[in-house]
Amino acid sequence: MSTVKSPEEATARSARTAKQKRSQKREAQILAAAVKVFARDGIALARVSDIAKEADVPISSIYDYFQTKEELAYLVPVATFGEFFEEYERQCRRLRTANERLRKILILSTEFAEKNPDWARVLYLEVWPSVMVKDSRVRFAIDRYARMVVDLIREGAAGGEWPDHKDHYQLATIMVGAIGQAVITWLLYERPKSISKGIVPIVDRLMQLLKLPAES
Amino acid sequence: MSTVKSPEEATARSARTAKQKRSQKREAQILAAAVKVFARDGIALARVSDIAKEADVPISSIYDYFQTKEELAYLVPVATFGEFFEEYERQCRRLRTANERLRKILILSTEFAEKNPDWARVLYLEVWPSVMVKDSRVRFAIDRYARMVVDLIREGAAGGEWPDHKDHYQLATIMVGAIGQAVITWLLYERPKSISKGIVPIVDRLMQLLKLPAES
Amino acid sequence: MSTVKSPEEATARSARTAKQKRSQKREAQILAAAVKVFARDGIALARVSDIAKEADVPISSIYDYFQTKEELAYLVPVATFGEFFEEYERQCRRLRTANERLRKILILSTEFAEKNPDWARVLYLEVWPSVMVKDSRVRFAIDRYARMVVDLIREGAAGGEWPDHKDHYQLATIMVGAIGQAVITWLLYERPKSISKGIVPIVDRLMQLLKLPAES
Amino acid sequence: MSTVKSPEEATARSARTAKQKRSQKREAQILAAAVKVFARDGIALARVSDIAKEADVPISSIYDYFQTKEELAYLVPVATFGEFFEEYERQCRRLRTANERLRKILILSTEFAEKNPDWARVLYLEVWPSVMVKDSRVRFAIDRYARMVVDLIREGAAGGEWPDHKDHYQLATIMVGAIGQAVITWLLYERPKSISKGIVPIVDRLMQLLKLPAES
DNA sequence: AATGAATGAGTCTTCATTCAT
DNA sequence: AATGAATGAAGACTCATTCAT
Repeated sequence: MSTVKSPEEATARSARTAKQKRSQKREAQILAAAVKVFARDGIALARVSDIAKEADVPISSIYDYFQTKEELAYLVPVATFGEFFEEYERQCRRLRTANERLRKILILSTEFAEKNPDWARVLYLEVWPSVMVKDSRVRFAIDRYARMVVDLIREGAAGGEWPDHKDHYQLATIMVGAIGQAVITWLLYERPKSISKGIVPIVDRLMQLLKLPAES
Repeated sequence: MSTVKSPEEATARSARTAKQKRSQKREAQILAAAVKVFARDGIALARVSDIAKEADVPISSIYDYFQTKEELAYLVPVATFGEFFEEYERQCRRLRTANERLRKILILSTEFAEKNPDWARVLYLEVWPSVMVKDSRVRFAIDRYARMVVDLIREGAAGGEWPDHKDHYQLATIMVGAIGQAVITWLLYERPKSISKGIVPIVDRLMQLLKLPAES
Repeated sequence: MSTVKSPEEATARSARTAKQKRSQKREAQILAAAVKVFARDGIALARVSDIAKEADVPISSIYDYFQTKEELAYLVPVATFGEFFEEYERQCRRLRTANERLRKILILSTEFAEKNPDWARVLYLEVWPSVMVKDSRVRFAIDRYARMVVDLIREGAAGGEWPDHKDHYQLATIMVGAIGQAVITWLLYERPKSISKGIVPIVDRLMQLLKLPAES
Repeated sequence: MSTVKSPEEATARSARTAKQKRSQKREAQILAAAVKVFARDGIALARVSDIAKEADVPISSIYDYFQTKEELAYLVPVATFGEFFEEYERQCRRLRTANERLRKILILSTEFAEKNPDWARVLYLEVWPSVMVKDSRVRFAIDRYARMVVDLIREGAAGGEWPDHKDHYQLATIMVGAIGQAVITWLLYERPKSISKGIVPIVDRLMQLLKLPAES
């Protein structure tokens, strides 16, 4: 079989590739516009037509890439959550203790929110605390996050970094809740100015909590 | 001159009172139906007609008592929040220390959620973390709650029950956030079975946190 | 039969009379409010509730005096039209020639509009040129007005004040139309400042028209 | 380089044109239906759904072409007024004297009303004498019409066709009012059978009026 | 793949009118 | 006669989604 391509084939291929690239770009464009609009108006009140306007594509093109408005709403948090996990993995490599990693994941959460405020709005104010979380993909991402916190608490206990608290979930609830509340406060009241800086003393306290004796 | 009312007056009065009573009953009926429907469908997706059906009143009667669907949505949390504060005040009277009162407000929050799960859904999953909170009345109620926690932390410090942490807000954020997260988890995952019982160890830990030395 | 009334009877009678008076007052109140509101918002867009507010009576009281909103709308022009005719009759008595009377009726039309601008708005901008005029009572009043003009033209011709134009209706159309247009212009553009003064030269011209030879 | 279009371009062009044509047709369809319905029911009582039914398009399509029912109501008279002015310009070309042109515009007004009775109903019975006339586009058209009459009176005076009456507006008011009244009478009472024929003697008289000496 | 146009299902809200007292 | 409350019927408008090209 020849590997030599006829000119027509080559043209077709490159055209196809170009088209695909253009397609991917469009998809990203739409997704970006969706985050923005969802953050601004809330998912329920956001209009597909507004997303189209923001993305500068015709309305019907949105339906070439996404099935429904709801799907778009689900995908928005999932997509960026992926980046969050990647980033965490990367930064984790040089961290040895569970202590360090737990601090990292908590602080990185706020750094990520600060870098992607629109995404944060959608995630923390719309999706997370909503019935939408029922959608398995979103739930999976959020659960994964919570599980990582639980696992890190367990790891630290196993490694003797802190006492072995019976119910890891309790501490995880406090930690995840505190971070969430801090982000929400920042989103709604713009206080503190920088959430990722303001969070440090809170994280410090949470880490102290870990080191208290196991029994209440 | 006699203070005895003429029969006409008495009749008029009692008629008015009767009418008022009926009115108040209707208003309460609608409000109750609204909580239920909002909790089930979410505020944005809830239909006024469903609320009317649930309350067993004609749609237009809803508009005799509330301007718009949105107003109704705002009033739902505000109304029950009022009851929460009343209940707290009542139970507070025999509590002497800030420690006891702080525990009380945190645990009462979950007891209230448990007793009014629909209200809790609307408040924690719809209103609190949403743009809606911008409505001043809702915001006022939520802020009042947060302020009470902050004040109790301050009071305890002033009374020497725990060290004087510089920024009360940090601890308040952790506490309010932890309680919220616990309630949300309960609402969404139905775990633990009883939130007001499950919350106790978490509250214990939070109180421990207070007694740690002030510096981070 | 005794003409002496028992105290009870007298009281009842005077009470009834008082009530009737009050009733009449109310009816007039409502009618006055209706003119105002109809003039402001147009009949179709006017709300019964606004009329009630303007009249400072409860909505349902309006239905004690008038069957429907439409009836109210019909009665408004009819009522004041009655006053117009009375005034015209009174002022007519000392006028001897058809010429004088015709001038009088035309000018009085504008004086009346100027004194009752709300009524004029309703009559000229809402009722007269509308399908509503189909209502027999309104139509009767308007037709009576037009007929009076026709009759006066005929009278003048019979009395030799001007030539006998074959079709009186043509001249009447011009006259009634010109007056109407002048009033409408005044209502909409507030020009001239005083319609009853501004109308004089127009009436002069119209009277000239009468005196032209009958053939076109 | 050739000016011949590639097939794709040609196709695209013709497709677009076809679509545009269809759009224009729809818009005209809706407009025509609107005139009919507004004429029948009056603007305030007309239902968008009836217009849709009459035009045989879905309700929502109406909103693709017009913002609101009100806008539609405004556009109805404006659109046909455009045709009126065009027709007048066309017929005017061979007319030399102001006298002829003034006659033409007055008679054409009634001919137009006779040919478009629905439009006439909307214009003369709904829009012209109403508060709606406040909408600038409608007002502009009506004012343009009135101004043309004034200008023609002025022109004739300048050209010595008749005396120079000080206030052209007075004569214009009489003329415009008389024509309007005649049309309204025709619309409401169907008398005379043919308005454009019946108007001739009235116009004759109005032209006589012009030739009277200037002073009153 | 891209898009302008089309559409149907749906929902809030208004308001004239009636009724119980 | 007076009125606060109740209500049903109706209509404007929106918007996610589909389709023809």
